[in-house]
Amino acid sequence: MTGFGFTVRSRLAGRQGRTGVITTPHGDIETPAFVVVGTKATVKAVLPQSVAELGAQAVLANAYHLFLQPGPDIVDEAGGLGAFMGWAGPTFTDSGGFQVMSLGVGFKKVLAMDTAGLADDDVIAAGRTRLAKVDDDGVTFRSFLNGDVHRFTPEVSMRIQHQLGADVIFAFDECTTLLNTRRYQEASVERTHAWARRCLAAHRALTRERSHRPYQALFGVVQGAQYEDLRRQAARDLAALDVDGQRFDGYGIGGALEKANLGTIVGWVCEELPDDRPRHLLGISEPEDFFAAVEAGADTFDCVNPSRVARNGALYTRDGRFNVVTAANRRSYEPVEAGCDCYTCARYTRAYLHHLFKAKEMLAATLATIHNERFTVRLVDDIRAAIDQGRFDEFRDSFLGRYARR
RNA sequence: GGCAGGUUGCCCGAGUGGCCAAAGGGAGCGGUCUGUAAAACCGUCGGCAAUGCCUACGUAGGUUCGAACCCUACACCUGCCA
Repeated sequence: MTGFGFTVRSRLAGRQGRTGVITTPHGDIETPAFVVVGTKATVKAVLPQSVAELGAQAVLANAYHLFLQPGPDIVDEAGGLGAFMGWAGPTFTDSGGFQVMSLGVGFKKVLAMDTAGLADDDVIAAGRTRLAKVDDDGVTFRSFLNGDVHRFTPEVSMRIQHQLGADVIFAFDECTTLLNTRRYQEASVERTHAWARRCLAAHRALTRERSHRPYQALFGVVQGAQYEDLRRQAARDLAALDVDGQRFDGYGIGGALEKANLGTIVGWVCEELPDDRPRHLLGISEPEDFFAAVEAGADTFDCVNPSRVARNGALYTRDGRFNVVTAANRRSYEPVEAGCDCYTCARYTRAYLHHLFKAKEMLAATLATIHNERFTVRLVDDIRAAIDQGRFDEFRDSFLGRYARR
């Protein structure tokens, strides 16, 4: 009895999309679902109670960030991530694999969702301080907090994530970018696969060692950038991976995704992955991306975008995204989004949010984040309902038609 | 009343003869953000018929080829002494 499982409820005719339920020791997740990001064991600016009220089914934190601060031992002693942060529902942790890129070669637009300007790997890091350096055995990080040097390997990431105690944890992978060369992507996929095997082995041992703790599901991460052969091979290899009977409970799809081909890429991967395990698309949340990815077989998502953008004054509505900080909203005495059922829209006007942002009041971030997360969670909830009711295409067309109109 | 310092663009604040429509901040205006190094970052920021012209560094006048910068007077502000 693992306490973790996944069952498919309904399917999208002729395609790989489906709805279902993920079962975890801390509750169920109806899929497709958007998992709200709380990197440092907090959804920035928002109370856990509000996160629950806006409909979030799960929260995702980050192993690297929590390793640096406050340290996994403290989270462990506190009873695990959920107990520590006051979140009763399911939790996820990312492995630190994204930081291999964001603290290494990463720079603005590195996830660039188009292939324009493919560069050489050496060019990518030019002019930027690298805080992470990859080799075949692991990654050497320099802390952005105090400069301390830390070493992450698949085994280290697994141990940290076990101490953090999230219900779903991810294999330590190397996140690459569209700017890496094909040759680099090939080597990286191989490396990520070798790490996946080590993660499974470490996870197996840790699961036994810590059998008194709730079961943690391990997801392997499929890389391969924009290349069909690499993505399919990576997915196939992870699906087949078995270390002494230990297999992945689910799969993550990560790394460089061309926006225009996002659905296609997710489709390649999902065709190769086992149908009976959940698939999590890492770091994606734009409306058009949800539709494309769900249709192609993705079950869960997480993304910093709704909250980050909210803190910077941009709000999502069915009619597109807009910046409340703009002068046009100064006297706009209407809700952020007419008809929205979130806490913010039920009580406040655009003019008030505009004022809070202009005055640099903390409440601005709180109210804006609540709205954007609600918008995002509800959109995926609506997609799920549409699939269950057999009207996915209709819903997609009407939603995107209106969203992109402005 | 005496002595000293000060007055710069919406605000604060550099600049003490030409490279100054004037550093830097802030405000304003616009934009960006996809497994969070982000309550961050980028652009713009006197006017116009605009490879130039006009207006502008308290006010008025002067020196100079040339002044925000030097001189004179006046106005106001600040500190110290009476």
